[in-house]
Amino acid sequence: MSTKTSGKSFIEKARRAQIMQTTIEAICDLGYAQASIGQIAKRAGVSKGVITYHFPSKDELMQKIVEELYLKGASFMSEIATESTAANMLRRYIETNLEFILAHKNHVAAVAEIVMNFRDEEGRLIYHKPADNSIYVPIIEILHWGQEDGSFRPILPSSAQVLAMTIRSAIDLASQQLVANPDFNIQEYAKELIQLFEAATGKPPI
Amino acid sequence: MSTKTSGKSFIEKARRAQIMQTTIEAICDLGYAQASIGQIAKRAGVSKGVITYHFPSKDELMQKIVEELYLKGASFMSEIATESTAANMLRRYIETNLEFILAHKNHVAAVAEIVMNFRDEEGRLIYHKPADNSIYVPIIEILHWGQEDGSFRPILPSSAQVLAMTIRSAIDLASQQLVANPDFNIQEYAKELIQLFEAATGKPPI
Amino acid sequence: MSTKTSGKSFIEKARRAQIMQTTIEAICDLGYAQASIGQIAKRAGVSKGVITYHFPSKDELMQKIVEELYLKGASFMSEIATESTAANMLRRYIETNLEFILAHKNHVAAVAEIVMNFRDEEGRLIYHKPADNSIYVPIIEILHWGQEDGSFRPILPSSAQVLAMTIRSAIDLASQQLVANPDFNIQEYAKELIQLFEAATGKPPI
Amino acid sequence: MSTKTSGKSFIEKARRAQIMQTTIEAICDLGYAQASIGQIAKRAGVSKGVITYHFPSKDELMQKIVEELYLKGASFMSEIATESTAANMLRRYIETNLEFILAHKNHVAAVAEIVMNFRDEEGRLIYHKPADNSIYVPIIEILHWGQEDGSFRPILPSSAQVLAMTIRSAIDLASQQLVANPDFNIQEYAKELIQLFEAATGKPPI
DNA sequence: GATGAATGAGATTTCATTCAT
DNA sequence: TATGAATGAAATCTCATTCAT
Repeated sequence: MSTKTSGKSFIEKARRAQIMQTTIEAICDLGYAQASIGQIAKRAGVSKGVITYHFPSKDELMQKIVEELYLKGASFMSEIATESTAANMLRRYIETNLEFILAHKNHVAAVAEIVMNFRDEEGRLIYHKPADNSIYVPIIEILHWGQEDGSFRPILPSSAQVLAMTIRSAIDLASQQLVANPDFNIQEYAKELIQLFEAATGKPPI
Repeated sequence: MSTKTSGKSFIEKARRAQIMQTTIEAICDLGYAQASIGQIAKRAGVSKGVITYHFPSKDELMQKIVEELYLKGASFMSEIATESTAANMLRRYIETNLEFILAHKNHVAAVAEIVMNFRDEEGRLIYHKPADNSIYVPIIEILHWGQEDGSFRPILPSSAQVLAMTIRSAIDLASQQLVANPDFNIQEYAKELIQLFEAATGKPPI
Repeated sequence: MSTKTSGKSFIEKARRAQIMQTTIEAICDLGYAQASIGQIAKRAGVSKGVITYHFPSKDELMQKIVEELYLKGASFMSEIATESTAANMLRRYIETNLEFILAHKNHVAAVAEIVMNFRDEEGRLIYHKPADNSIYVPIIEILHWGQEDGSFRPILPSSAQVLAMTIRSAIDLASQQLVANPDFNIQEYAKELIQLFEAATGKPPI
Repeated sequence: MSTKTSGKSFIEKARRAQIMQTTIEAICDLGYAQASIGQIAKRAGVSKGVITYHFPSKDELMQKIVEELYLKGASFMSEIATESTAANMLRRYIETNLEFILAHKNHVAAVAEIVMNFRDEEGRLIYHKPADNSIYVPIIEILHWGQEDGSFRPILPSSAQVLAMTIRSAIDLASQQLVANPDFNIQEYAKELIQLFEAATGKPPI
């Protein structure tokens, strides 16, 4: 019994993982709209029914892909909270984020596609909460800390918000470049980005 | 004669403009995928045939929307080339771009949707040229000029590339914010962005 | 008044003739199904409305094309009834028919297309009367006459019917060959056909 | 296992066969143009999707119908090559062809419709190779053989070509008659045709 | 667990036809 | 007379989903 159950469970998990991986690749290659169940099934070498069997609906498949990246991201990001100064912390934040993007480049790109295209019946974006500032909060906290520990030049709260947005969009750009341009050197990009935002936040030398 | 011609031309142009405008709004509201000919026709209060009559195919309709924004953009941007220093030039570049985004916020947002989703039969993005650096060239030129006129701190070519990418992505972010968040204050955003990149490019005072 | 009327009449006739001619060419090039009003209008360099104006419906346009060929055919064929013997008559019949096909090759081919494809709402062929033997009657009469004047070998009525069908289908084949194959030599074909059916009908020499 | 496989295969094959048969009948009743997927589905008592499921495109469905008739024809025709003289051979050729037409009368008629109407986007007939003489080759060979074995009167090569065309078009006519006219007696027609072409090819008795 | 088969909604597109000008 | 504009029906095709086996 238990063997059977865990056997099923294993197969189940393996199949789900395989389907999700294939879906991610299909989205990267074809975009969200053309990554149909049929395409995914063909690429996975299984019948369409398998997809529906493991994921009651296409929406749920997409949601799981987003969810899984968030889980990966959460554990990856938990490493960051260990630097001694805000300046080091910002550098670490940029580095870690770009490492994560590199480590999961297709998954990240696929989730970006999903987030930008997944809508409900009335056309509203499911994953887009315009008032949601939570993505920027960690950066803003670093910038705030830098005011206290003297790492950074004076930065007003309104400036901190825009700076956070700029940092985040520069990081997200790396994902797009990575999938679109095989020559893109993300390590170099990371180094330059760190320098750039050190210059942007740094105290002018006296 | 000329009245007839211009009259015909006028109706034709007016309808095309109306359809394009409705399409732009439909894309903003519903996203690229759900902005179907049927939806557009319903919103425009006409039959589906009208759309096909004025735009032989959906692809052509989309292309015209992209094209028109480029034309608008070209004339808008031609104003920029008049500043005395690279530092002023960069400020002007950011300001003008954000003004343009504000002035054509739906059009800009719709084109972003199209560019990210318009693919050929094999799934390749039509408007996405990964090796295309042309969008960054104007900024890189400003940064280069700033080396010559002494406006900016020393910036290596590799750094200039990344800086240009960062500036551009920060500008493009404004468009997303604008459509998603009615409270977004783009003037404030512009001011902050200018300050930020002045700090990032500025010579440290001695 | 009368000038005006005859002027209109003339223009009217000219336009109708032009439209019919263009339609005939469109059918030859594209086939019946793809010879749409739009295609015809484009080829004629006029608007679709012109077609509908002169021909209330597409069906009527097609009917007129068929009708006109019948009129042409009737006058062309009236020449035949002048030979002295049935054997000469048969030769004349074949010659004249093939001359007619050559003289109006596109029109004949277009009408063949129409006749084979023009159907009513229930799908019944309009121009196809299965029990209609009238196309074979003239040939049968020649064969019958040949019995009387001793031109031909003895041919039973049932044989005459099949012989007539064979002659007619060989003649009609020429039209298909003519439009499909630019190298087809219809004069040569006529000569051979005449020889062939002389052999088929001829009295064996004693 | 094997049951499962052959079972699946069987359903698939049965459905495809059913759809092809229904399509053949629809084409005979309604003609090529009006034999739409919708009509076929309605006649088969299934949804339109079923057709597309088993035949990815309408073109492919049509091609399969043509192909299948060629396969049937190839095996049917292989029987012919067994007569002792060219004269007997010609008789056999006519008989066998007309038997085949009778045995597959709707299929033959449908393929004739398809061949005459199936065009690519530019309007060119797909199945029409004007220079293709291969349909006439078997007959020409028989006629040539008849020169050697003395079965036939002297027939020049150019005459043989036209004779072959005439024989073939007389045979093909039977198919049209058969579907259009329920009273058409093809056995009688065969007998007459054989007599006719014996007269046309026969050596005059001395 | 897995598959093939089927469905029905919806998308794009073509087209004959109508109508105001 | 002629035209452009508009309509609505129908055609092909795609696709997520359901279901029996």
